[in-house]
Amino acid sequence: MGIIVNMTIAVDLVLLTIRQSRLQVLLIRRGIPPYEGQWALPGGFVLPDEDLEEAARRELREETGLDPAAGHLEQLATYGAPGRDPRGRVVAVAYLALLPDLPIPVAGSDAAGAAWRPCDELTRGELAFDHDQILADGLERARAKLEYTPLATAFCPPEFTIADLREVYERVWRTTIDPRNFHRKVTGADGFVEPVGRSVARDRGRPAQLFRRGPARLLHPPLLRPRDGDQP
Amino acid sequence: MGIIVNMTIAVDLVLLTIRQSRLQVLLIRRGIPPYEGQWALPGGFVLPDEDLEEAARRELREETGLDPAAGHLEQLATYGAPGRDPRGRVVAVAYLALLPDLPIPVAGSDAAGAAWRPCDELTRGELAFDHDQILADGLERARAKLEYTPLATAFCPPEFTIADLREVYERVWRTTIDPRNFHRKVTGADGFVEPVGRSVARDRGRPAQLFRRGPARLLHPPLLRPRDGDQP
DNA sequence: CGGTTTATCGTCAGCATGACGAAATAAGGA
DNA sequence: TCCTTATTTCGTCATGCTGACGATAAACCG
Repeated sequence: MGIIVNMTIAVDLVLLTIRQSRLQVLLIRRGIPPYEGQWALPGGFVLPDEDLEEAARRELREETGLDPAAGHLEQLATYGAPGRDPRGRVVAVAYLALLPDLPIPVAGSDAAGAAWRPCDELTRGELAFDHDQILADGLERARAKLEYTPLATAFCPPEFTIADLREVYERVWRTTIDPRNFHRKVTGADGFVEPVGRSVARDRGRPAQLFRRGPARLLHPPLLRPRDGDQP
Repeated sequence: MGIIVNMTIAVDLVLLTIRQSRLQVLLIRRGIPPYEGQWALPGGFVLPDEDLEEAARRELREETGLDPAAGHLEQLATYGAPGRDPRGRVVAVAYLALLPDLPIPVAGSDAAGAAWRPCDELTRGELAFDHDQILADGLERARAKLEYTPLATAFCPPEFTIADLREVYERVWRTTIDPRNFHRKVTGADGFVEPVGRSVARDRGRPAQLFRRGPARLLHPPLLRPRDGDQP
């Protein structure tokens, strides 16, 4: 009953963005053992007087040079299986960030290298530690949150078109969405997006209206992703 | 960069059940400082070779004598603000459990006393540590999960009536639900409940069919709780 | 200018929802 | 026994949301 054990606390980050029309995750190549040379999620240890989210924001800045205010950051889950880190008992609090595709000075300080990798190109077992599982949990969280929150706008710059937003949904959900129905639902949902008033011309086609994110924190009604197979 | 700090890891439990037609949470009265004499969520420290969920299940057994298999247990969130525990840096991984109203031998081993308390009778600031916030987060998680998962059945015994299930929704959501529409939705949702084939007579009224939980893990379509006020 | 591409608006049938009527089936009391 | 009450369960109906898809608008390219 009186046993009190000290463990090491780390934060690991699942940083997602849409780049080149694909959902990508920021990975670093480990420069030191264990798992030297393998890809891993960025992360680091929590400082003595640091809150957990504060540590996550600091790591985000250190790894990407990006202000977390630009996107969205939330706690994902905590992983503490006894054998998950060969160096000892390390409990990792994972955070999930959804970021716009900004020119990020990706240059890991203590990492051999950092790179955006398309999520669907990663094979199971490719990541260090239990980071495969953490990434899978982060992806599922992101897919679910796009249904009933307006967080898809976190992937977009401050001003965006409905087509930009639709691409976010299509890439994260790995589906195609009817542009007309999507336009109707997004502009009809209270507080999801607000028209800026200006338009912007793209490569081809009719120019699109610009929008910014609205004040809503919950989508009503939600945008439900298509479910294919159901219960067995 | 090389600073590695050891911290203490605890699990805290938000144990919810429906008793006497009210949503109640299991609390313990602290027998030792800090917060001596105040109510707190049950919890304890993680053992050296123990997984986090394993620790949560062990604490659940120790505090309630209940087999966690009867209900539902899931990780809620992790709380690690530097000042949250006056004894030092303690990071708490909170778990949420939804339990049926069983005759529980509530007798905390190391606690001065344990009791089920109606959630709506607790005033802010009544709980020790940051347990007010943890409880609030647990309640919100439970309310949200009832919408799009069949987890309401975790509050029920293995065989239950549609009215039993409806009371779960009404107590957790603090609303009233039309019995006819609820019956239609629940029996219409794929894999939510399965008829047992028998009926049971209650105090008054027509006897009700018995059901058991179905194989579905997600509700389609979801049961959306009524939203009153929207965006400010 | 016609062809292509994309944005935006409409239409329509189908499904889910909320509000509510009504029948079925029990217990309890006059 | 018969009536009242309570509760379950089935139906009805108007409304709103959804998916499928037609049609128009507004840019570009040659």
